[in-house]
Amino acid sequence: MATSGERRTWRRRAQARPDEILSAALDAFIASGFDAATMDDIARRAGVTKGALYLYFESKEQMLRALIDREVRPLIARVEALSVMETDDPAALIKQALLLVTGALADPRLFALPRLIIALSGRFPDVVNGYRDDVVGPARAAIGRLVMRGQALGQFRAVDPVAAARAIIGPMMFEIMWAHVLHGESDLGRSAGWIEAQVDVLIKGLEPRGAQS
Amino acid sequence: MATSGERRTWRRRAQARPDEILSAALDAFIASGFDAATMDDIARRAGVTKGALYLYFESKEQMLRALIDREVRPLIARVEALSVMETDDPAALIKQALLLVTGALADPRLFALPRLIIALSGRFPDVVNGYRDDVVGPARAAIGRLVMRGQALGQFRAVDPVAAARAIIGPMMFEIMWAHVLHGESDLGRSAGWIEAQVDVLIKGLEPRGAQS
Amino acid sequence: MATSGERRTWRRRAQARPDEILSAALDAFIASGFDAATMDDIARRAGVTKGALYLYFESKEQMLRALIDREVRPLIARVEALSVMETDDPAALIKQALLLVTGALADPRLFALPRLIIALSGRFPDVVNGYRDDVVGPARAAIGRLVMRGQALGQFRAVDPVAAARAIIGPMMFEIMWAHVLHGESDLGRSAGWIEAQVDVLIKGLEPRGAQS
Amino acid sequence: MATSGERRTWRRRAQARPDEILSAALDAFIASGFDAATMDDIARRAGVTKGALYLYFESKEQMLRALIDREVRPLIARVEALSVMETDDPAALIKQALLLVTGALADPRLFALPRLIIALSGRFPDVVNGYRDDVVGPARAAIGRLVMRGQALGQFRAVDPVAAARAIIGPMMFEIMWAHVLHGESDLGRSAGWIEAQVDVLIKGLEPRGAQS
DNA sequence: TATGAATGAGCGTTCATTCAT
DNA sequence: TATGAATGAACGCTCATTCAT
Repeated sequence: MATSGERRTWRRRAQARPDEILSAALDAFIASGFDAATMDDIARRAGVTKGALYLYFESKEQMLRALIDREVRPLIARVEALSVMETDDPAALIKQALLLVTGALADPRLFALPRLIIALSGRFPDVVNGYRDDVVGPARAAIGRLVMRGQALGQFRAVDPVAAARAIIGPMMFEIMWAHVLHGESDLGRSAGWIEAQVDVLIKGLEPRGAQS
Repeated sequence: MATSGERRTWRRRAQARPDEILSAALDAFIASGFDAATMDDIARRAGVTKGALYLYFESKEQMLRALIDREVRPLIARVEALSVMETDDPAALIKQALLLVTGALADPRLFALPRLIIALSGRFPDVVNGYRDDVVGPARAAIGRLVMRGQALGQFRAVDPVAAARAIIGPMMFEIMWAHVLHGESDLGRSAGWIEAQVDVLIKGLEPRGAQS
Repeated sequence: MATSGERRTWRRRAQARPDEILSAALDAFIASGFDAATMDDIARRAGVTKGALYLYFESKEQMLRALIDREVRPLIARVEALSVMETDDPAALIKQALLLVTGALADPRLFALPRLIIALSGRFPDVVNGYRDDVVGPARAAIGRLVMRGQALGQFRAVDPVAAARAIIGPMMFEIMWAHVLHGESDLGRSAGWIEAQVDVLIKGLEPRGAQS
Repeated sequence: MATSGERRTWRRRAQARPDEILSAALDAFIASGFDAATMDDIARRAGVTKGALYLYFESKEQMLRALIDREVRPLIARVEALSVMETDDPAALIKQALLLVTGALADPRLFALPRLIIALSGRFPDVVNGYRDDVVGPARAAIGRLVMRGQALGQFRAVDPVAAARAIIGPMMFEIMWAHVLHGESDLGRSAGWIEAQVDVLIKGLEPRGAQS
C-alpha cells in the first residue's frame, strides 16, 4: 500500500543517516574533543537516539575513523589529481595544490581532523597509521611528483623531491594550525594573505640559484 | 621522635609535593591525554592518594594550567636570554635558539605541552591565551630581536622581523610535531639532522640576495 | 508469478517458522542462558529478522514457555506409553524408561531444558509449576505405575510406589546433570556406563530381600 | 583528634563492607539470577552506592566467585574435618556428613550457589572448574575416605570408594534441588524426613550382603 | 598534611520491543 | 507475512570530587 514515493523517502532518510551522524560527531568532537564528546551529545545533534548511532557505527572510535575517511579523502584525491596532470608549469600546479589544501583547512570543520589526530596520537595507533598512510604519505608523494616534473623540465634544482615536499607543506600546515589554535576560529583571513606569499617564496626556493632575482 | 634531620627531609618532601604531582600529571597526560588521564593514575604516579591531590590543586584543569606554566617558562626564558645578548653574529644566536627549542621539544615530555594546547584549544580558551601571550609571543619577539640585530649589522635583508621569525619557527615546529605524531616517540633522530640543515637554509634565506652562493 | 509449487514451499516454510524459531531459541539459550541470549541472536539463528520473532511469540519469556512445551512433551509421552503397556516384566520396562530418559537427557539440547527450569525457578513460577504438573508429576506417576505392577506380580517389595520412583529417578538425573555441568558437553560416555549399572542396582533394590543374591 | 573508638567504628564498618556486599549480592542473585541481578540492586540492598561496590570487587563475576568461596568453603571444611576423624563407626560419620550438607543446603540462601553454578556452567568455565576442584572433588574425596575406613573395618563391601560416594551424594543433592525448584522455598520439611530415611538406606547399601536384614 | 571510603553523575554500549512500510 | 530502522530504558562500570578521620 505504500507508494514508491513514501518508500523512497524513508529509504533516503536511512541512507543519509550515517552521513548525518558523522556530521554531528564532527561537531561534537570540535566542541569537546574526542574523549569529552558524548554519544548522547552526538545523537542529539544528529536528531536520533543514542541507540541509533550503533545501527551505523560500532563504536565511538570507529566513528572517528569513518569521519577522517569521509572528510579527508576527497581533498587528498583532488591533490593527487593535480599531481598527475600534464603540465609544463609544475610550479603553478604546486601552488594550486597548496592553496587548495590550505584553503580547505582554513575551515575549522576540516582542520578539526588533523587536530584530533594530533591529540589522539599515541593512544589510537591505527588511527594515526591510517592517517599517515592514506593522507600524509600520498600528499607528500603528490607534491613530490610535481617537484620531479619541475626538475625534469630544468625549472627546479636537483633536491630530494619528497624532502622538498615536506619542506613546502610543513610551514603551511603549521601556520594554519597555529592560527586556528591561537586565534580561535575567527581571523584566519589575516594569515591567508601571508600564506599565499609564503607559498610563492617556498616554490621560488626550488628554482636554480641563478634564476633567483 | 623526629630528629630535626628527619623533619627537614619531611619538609623538603612536603614542599616538593606540588612539583612531584605536576610531574606525575605530565606523565599521565602524555600517556592518556587530558581527558582520559585519571586522578587516580596521577596520584599513583606521584606516590600519594587521590585525596592529597586536592590539597595542592583545585581540579584537574587547574593542574593542567599549573603544569603548562611550570614546563614552558624556563625554556622561553632561555630563548629570551639569548635574544638580548650582545653579539655581532646574530645568525649564530638564532641557530642556537632554534636548536635549543627544537632540541627541547624532541623530548616527548616537553612536546606534550604544545600537543595538549593544540588538543584542548577551543575548550579552555584562557589556557590558549596564556600560552599565546607568555610563550608564542615572547618567542617570536625574541627571534625578531635577533633578526633586527642582523639587519642593523647589514647581515640580513630588510624584512618584517616578526614575520621572519614566524617563517623560521613554523617549519621547525611542524616537522617536530609531525615526527612525534606519526612515528610515535621513536625515530626523532632521523628528523634531527634534517632539522639542523633546515635551520641553516632558513637563516641563509635572511641574507641579502647577493650574499647567497 | 509464483507457481503453485513455489507457493506450497513458501506455505510450508511459513508454517514451519514457529518451530524453526523455537529451535533457534533453544540453541541460543544453551549457548548463553536465558537472560544473556539476545533476540537478535535467536533471529539470526532462525534466519529471520528480529521483528519477525514477534509475529509468532509475544516475548522472550513466552518463547521459553513454548519451547519447554515442545521439547518435553514427546519424551514424557513415550514414558507414559511405556508405563501402560501390558507386561509381566515391569523391571525391564522401568529400565527401558529410565534409559530412554537418561539417554535423551545426555543430549545437551534436551538437557538444556531442565537446566533452564532450575536456573529460572523462583523468577517464573508458572514455568516451574507447568513443568511440575506436566513433566515431573507424570513421570513419577508412570514409573510408580510400573512399580505397582511389579508389586502386584510379587516381584517388588511393598513400598510407596511414587517414593520408589523418586528414589530411582533422582540419582540418575543428578548424575546426568552433574556430568553436563562439570565436564561440559564432552565425556558423558564415561557416565553412561555407570548409569546403566546404577539402574540395575536401583531396580534390584526393589526386589524382595530374599530374592537378592 | 579522633578517639581510637571512633576510628575503630569506621574501620570496622569498612572491614565489614565486603561481607555485607556479598550478602546483598547473594540476595540479588537469588531474586533475579546472575544476569538479571543489577549492580544497582545489589548496591541498594547493601546500603551503598553502585560505585562503592567496585571498591571491593572488580566485577560482577568476581563477586560471584567470592560469594561461592565464602558460602561454600566452611561447609566443605566441616565435611573434611569429619572425614579425618578417628572412628570405628564410619557409617555414623557418613550419615553426619550427609545430614550436615543436606541440612545446610535446605537453606535457600546456600542452595542458591549450586543453582547458580548449574545455570552458568558453560559460560563461566573457571567458575565451574573452581567449584569442581574446590567443592565437588573434596566432598567426594571426604566421603570416599569414610567409605574406605568402613571397608578397612570390614563393615562395608569392597566397592570403589569414590564411586560409592557419588552414589550416595547424588540422590541427596537431587532431591534437595528438586524440592527447592518445584516447591519454591517453602516445604522442604516434607523432604527432610524422606532424606534422613534415604541416607540410612544408602549407607546400608554399602554393608556386606549377608549383613542385611 | 594526608588518607581512603564514599558518592553521584555520567559514560559507552546493549537490547527487548515497536511500528511504518 | 516480514522487514529493519528506531526507541528508550537500562546496564556494568568509571571517575572527579568530597569529607570524616
